[in-house]
Amino acid sequence: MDDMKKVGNSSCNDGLLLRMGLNDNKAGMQGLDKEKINKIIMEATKGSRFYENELKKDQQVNQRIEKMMRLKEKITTQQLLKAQLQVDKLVIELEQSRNLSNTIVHIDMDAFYAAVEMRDNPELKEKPIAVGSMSMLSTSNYHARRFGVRAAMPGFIAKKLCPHLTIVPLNFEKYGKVSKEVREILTEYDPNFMPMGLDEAYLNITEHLEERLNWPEDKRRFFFNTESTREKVYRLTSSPIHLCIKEKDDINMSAKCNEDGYSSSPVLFEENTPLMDNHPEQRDQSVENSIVFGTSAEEVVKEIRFRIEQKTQLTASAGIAPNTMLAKMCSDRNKPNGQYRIAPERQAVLDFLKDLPIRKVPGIGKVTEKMLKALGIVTCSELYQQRALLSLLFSEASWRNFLDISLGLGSTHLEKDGERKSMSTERTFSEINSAEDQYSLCRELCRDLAQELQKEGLKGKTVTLKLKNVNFEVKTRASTVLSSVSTEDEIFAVAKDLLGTEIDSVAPHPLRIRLMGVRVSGFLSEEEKKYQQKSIKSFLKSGRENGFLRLQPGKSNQQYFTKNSEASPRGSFFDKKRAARQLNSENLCPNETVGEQLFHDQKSSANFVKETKKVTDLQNSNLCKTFTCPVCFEEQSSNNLEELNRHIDECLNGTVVKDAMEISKNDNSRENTLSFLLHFENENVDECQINKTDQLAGTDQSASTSDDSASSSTEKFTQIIPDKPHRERQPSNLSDIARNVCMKQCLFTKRISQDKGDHFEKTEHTEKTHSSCFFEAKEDSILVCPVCNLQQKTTSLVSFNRHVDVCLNKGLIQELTEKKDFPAKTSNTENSNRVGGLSRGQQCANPSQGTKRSGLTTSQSVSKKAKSCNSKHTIEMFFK
DNA sequence: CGGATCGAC
DNA sequence: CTATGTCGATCCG
Repeated sequence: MDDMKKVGNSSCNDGLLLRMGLNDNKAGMQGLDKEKINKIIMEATKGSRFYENELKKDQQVNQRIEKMMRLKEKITTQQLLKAQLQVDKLVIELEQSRNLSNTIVHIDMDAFYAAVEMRDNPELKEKPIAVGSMSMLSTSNYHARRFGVRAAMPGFIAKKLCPHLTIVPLNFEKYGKVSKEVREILTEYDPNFMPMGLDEAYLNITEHLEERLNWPEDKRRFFFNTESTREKVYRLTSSPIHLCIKEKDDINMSAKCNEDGYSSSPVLFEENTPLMDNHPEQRDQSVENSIVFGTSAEEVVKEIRFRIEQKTQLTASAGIAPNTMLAKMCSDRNKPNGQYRIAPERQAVLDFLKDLPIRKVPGIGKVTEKMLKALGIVTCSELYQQRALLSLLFSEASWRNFLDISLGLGSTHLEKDGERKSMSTERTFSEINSAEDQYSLCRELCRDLAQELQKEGLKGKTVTLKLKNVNFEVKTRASTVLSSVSTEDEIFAVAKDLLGTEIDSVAPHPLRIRLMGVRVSGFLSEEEKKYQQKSIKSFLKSGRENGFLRLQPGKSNQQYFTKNSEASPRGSFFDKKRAARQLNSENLCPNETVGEQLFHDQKSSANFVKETKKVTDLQNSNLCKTFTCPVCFEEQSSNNLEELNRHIDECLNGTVVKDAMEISKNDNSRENTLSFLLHFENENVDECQINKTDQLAGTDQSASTSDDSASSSTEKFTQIIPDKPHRERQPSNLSDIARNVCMKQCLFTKRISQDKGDHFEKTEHTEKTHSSCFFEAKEDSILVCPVCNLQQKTTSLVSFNRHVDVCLNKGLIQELTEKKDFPAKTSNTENSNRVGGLSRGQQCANPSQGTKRSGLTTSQSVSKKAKSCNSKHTIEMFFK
């Protein structure tokens, strides 16, 4: 979509349009100048709750700026010089990695929704219109824009700016259809093109251009199709306009001169429009009614735009450049109905950027613009000049992004959309303040959301409630549960507690809200889904529906209370929550303290360098290539994950089912776990006692069930202790098994940390939805089984693990998965760290010009790499 | 992990 | 009267 939303800044072309509004002599169509626009907006806005909130937000931004300026004051010349050196090293690397070999196109439909509405209702053609409602506009046509009417503006204010404004309601079905028509064209030029919403798309036409070189003219010939268009074309082609084709700016200007901006496109015609002289049929028609496009990128894009217009009667603007960021900015250059190209040369790129306001850059919004402006940075060249300072003031992700921008680097390939990360629904309404209504609304939202989730077969573990009060203040409250939710009831069970907390928090006043939203995130990844299917469902069908459970070392017993208290009354929810929180914070896990050094080392400054090195080391080592099955303990030749999983599945099928049935036959850990559990049995949430009796509670111990919320925590915990010999029990339900494992693991880690801490390093790893813990033996360790406490003869970790395995009631469900060396959250570096950590940061390989859309931060990319590099013998206890 | 914020369409 | 809805990313605590 056009940059209509970039309101109120110097870059908009109101002035231009105003100067050129020659064609329209109707009264009231002249538009307004910027001053008037601002005045009217201010009058309509001033004093409103909305405005007050805007002021507040503005102040917050100002505070951020002040904070930044204070930080800037403290920077010494020394530091700055050092940073300069570091950054410039990186600049050299980035420069070397510059890739100009791709031809990326950005297509942007002009004022899309408005254009569609005008096309379908000729009465609107000459009028200023906007699409949306009295409370919010999605877009406006170019008439309306001259009055300051823009997207993201409420309709009632637009009406004040432009009393004649016609507001057309949204009709997404229609836009979707048109969008589909356009996409059908685009896909011919790049089957992997990337749509961005209904009206924009990126294409990589590099391959098309190569093929096209060999195409005969006929393949590049297109016909005008409609009667009306043909007339227009005749008119245009016989006018002098199409003769001045070479001066594209003039052409585009004349396009803009046309009030509606939807004239047929004179820019499409080359002065030497080739004709099909020797075509047998309809020769005379061909002369006037067809056009052949050349083989250059410009020609291709003209062809695309021509075809779009012929097919939909709508115009598009386009940008051509060596990467997506530049292409996007190019498409903005000559809109509406124009195109622009940056030649694939370094200098052309830099020239383009030279005086470009940073606000034009995708990703730089109002706030970033203001912050940078405070540093005297307005254009891209200034952005480059201040690179050293920026590296000291902003996060690594930010300043590296700034650097990419100022060098004109961007993604040179179009990445496939990753999997969806969240799904949400929200609604704005006139004030609702009764709790009853709020709950029923909440349920409604959950119902809608559940429906959508089920369409895509998704289940998520985190539910987020969003509230906006009548003062426009937004709050979000999230809760992560241990088993995924997807149904209305499941989601509502979580959301209603969150809502309850908020209602209580303002009691006895009513919660006065104007918006409520519910979001589900934390979906199972594809791999997890596969795992769940293959490894568990296949051989543990006896588990109750949803009886899966996983250990979450980082989670505390809080989970037991909050997550299982869905049906509990409000008051007690609160108490439990508070109690659990304290429990959580005070009951620090001994393992965490043991592993802390290592863990934090990895996380702290300069981690990027270390991790990158580690990754490459691992990649180069042979360790990557061997893999031992955790079930049969045989070395596997393949390190293809799929194959390995298949193998493990087979092994598991053969052995583990049996083992699982024999859980805790000789359970000598019971003694230790009993005292711990008793507290829970009595629901006696006494932190001190728990702390004393089991320091593990906060960490390796965590479980959930999807049992009916009716069953109390007490019941759940009592299940953990087998009250009968296992033989007599029901065919184990998975929850029971896992609880046992849970206990065992507590014991395991506890002893390690208490007695044999030297021999093990425990690394805790959390990657979004996925937690695990694994143990490594240091070389020359004496291995003592943490269960039977006996020293083991072997030094082989594999054998040792086997023993522990047996001790731990044999088997259970273990999976040796790829080792994940790095915690996912590695990126949080303090300012001070950032400055210090810079010392070697720049030596890392530039993670290349990956698509920004991939959304991976540098460190995430690293851990992704690490993930694919399967190495050392580690065991990950991994339960679902 | 949870919460707030930014930015895009 | 009347200031959206949905998503991903990032930063901070």
